[in-house]
Amino acid sequence: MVDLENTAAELFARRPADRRPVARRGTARRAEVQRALIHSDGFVSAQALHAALVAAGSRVGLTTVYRALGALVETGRADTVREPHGERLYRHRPGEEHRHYLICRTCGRSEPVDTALVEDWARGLARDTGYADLQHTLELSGICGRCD
Amino acid sequence: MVDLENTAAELFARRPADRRPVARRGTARRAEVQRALIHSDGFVSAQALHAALVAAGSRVGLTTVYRALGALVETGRADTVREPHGERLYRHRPGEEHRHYLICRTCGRSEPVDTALVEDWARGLARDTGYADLQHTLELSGICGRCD
DNA sequence: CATCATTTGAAGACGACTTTCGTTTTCATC
DNA sequence: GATGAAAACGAAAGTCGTCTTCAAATGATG
Repeated sequence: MVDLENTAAELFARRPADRRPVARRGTARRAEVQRALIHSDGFVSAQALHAALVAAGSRVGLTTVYRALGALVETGRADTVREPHGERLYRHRPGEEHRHYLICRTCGRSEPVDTALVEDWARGLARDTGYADLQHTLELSGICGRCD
Repeated sequence: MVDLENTAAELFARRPADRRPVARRGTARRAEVQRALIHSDGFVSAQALHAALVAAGSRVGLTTVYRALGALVETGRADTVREPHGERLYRHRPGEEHRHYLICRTCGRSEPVDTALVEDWARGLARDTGYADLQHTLELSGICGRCD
């Protein structure tokens, strides 16, 4: 009745072709954004971070906050997750490893979770299914003990 | 330096307060959308589904596609995931259980994955951390054997 | 110091999704 | 079959997060 065979395939192919290089220079602005990210505990949105910076007297632009956060994610110094609403949240990553977090839906606090078991399981899955370059994102949320 | 303590908390609190009841009546439009969803294999976006329907001669509106898909998700007859870009993708769910899928990044094909082990692990995590009402989303993607 | 490349930020574009609101359809009840 | 209230419909407009554009500012390099 409806031809849908090709549509699904296209979904993962399209990318805005953003060829602009990122963060070649270490600048005061970027440092400022990174410091703010480190200072904030739990995941924050770009907008919230920007609002906080402005409220604290900075004159950084929202654009720059987006670019700085993007650069941090690209270089592995920040993690990002999607809030159910679709918004992206950022969090500074001290270490280098691939991590997952458990986020409190009430207070926003987050704590890293030991996902070794899941990682193993995913590796086994890649073997079993014959899928190559298997990536996964795992998002956990609940109501933490203090908020419950 | 920056006051961020409260911002994160707000992120999960805001909801548009959409109290409108969903899908009380079986209508031709909803059936049409559901049929299209069933017919398409792999995950599709609301927009792609709408485009396909229109291309096939239907005069269904995008609004209705969104509402119909929302209703299907709410009643458990469809699964939804977020594409990295932020778009929501839908897929018809034959059974009733909570499922996860492994999606091919090239062709969009998806296959259900047995996540019993992960489910158990998540339950254990809820116990260990003291978090209540623990929810999780797991998104798996790779390059399937046929595309590799 | 002159030149050239990169970064910045304001404004506006963009895209997915939702709301609004007047019209149409459904369906339980006559 | 006819009636009518509740629910669904869809076009248009609105919302909201994010990205792009471009002129101006800033920093590096000759």
